[in-house]
Amino acid sequence: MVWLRLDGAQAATDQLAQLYQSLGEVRVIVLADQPDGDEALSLFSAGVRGYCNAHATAASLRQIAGVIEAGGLWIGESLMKRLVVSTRAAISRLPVARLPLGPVSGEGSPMSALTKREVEVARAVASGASNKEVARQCGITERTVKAHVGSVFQKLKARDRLHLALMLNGQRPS
Amino acid sequence: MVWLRLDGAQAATDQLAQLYQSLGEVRVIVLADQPDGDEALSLFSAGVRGYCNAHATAASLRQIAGVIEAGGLWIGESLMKRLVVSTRAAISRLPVARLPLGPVSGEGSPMSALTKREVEVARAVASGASNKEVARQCGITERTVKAHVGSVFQKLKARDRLHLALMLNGQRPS
DNA sequence: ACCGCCATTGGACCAAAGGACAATACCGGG
DNA sequence: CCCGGTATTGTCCTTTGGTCCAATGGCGGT
Repeated sequence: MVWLRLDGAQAATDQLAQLYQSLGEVRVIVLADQPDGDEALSLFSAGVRGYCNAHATAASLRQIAGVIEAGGLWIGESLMKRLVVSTRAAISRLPVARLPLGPVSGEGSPMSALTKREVEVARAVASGASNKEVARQCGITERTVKAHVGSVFQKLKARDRLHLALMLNGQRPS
Repeated sequence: MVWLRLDGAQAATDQLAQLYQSLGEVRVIVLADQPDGDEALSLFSAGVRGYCNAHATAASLRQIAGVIEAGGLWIGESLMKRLVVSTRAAISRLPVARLPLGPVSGEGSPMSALTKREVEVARAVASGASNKEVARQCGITERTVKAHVGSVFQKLKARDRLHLALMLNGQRPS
């Protein structure tokens, strides 16, 4: 694991090339002050293994380090979306099987199934959109967005949009 | 990759044991409707490879699948914190070196360094705490929390607490 | 036809979040 | 000693976020 600081005056990719030359086999994770999709892309094609916000939590960094240690890449959610096209192939190559186990009796819980609209709204909110923005991109009133959001909160037992975001991103609010 | 539905009436661990018996070499990721740390722990000791919210984004799930494919575990931020004690050893075993590269000239950017207090507040906020809660757990006024939060927003160019959360968790808001 | 679920929207209302402008106090360095 | 950065708190005000009660229209199943 290497910690270094890029010289702002020189192209990052050049410095990386230089680094790879002098050190040979290294795995680089770039921590950016102001993450940018395009920068990330060029860095990845320059051989970088991970790219995330410079202010990420220690826990996040450990997690990232773990992933890269295991031979993976860490690209973050948004960039992930931009890369889906090129990676979908690799992902869909995974063998998938479905095993219904038991009569799906359990169910029990408080019926947490979200409707299509609710899922749509929930995802938007979880990615940082305001009610107004969600309203615009869904072509509905902000009032209606609130209705859906509220219903999502109930079903998922989230107390506010931030907790919802944490949940939908594979984490759990404290 | 296996998709199945646990029978609510039977202990999850029992069903897992059964599953492992019938399928042998499988990697299980549990998607919980209401994630719970203790449940997660018992599931992990039962051999589960991943544990996250059942409503996680498709992108998140792909990411998780990737990590597990690479031989890793996916435990999520909060549980991670609970496990730090037991995993710290493994993590600190990673070789670490520091290479100052260049005269740290760049710097340039708009001075993004957060103060200790700001980091403390930012982390709390990013984990889902309200201003009031942060105030309580820091022993300061809610007003002061707002001051710090505001300053963090400026330095990190986050437009609101949700975006801040997304940033601090290794992602990037859309 | 009636019922339940979904999507939609309205209005009112209250709490939380953020921004604007400003003040006080501590601390370390030139 | 004065200056700058940090920490703290204040008030005022605007914008968002969330909840409650209520209503309308569509759709599929009994």
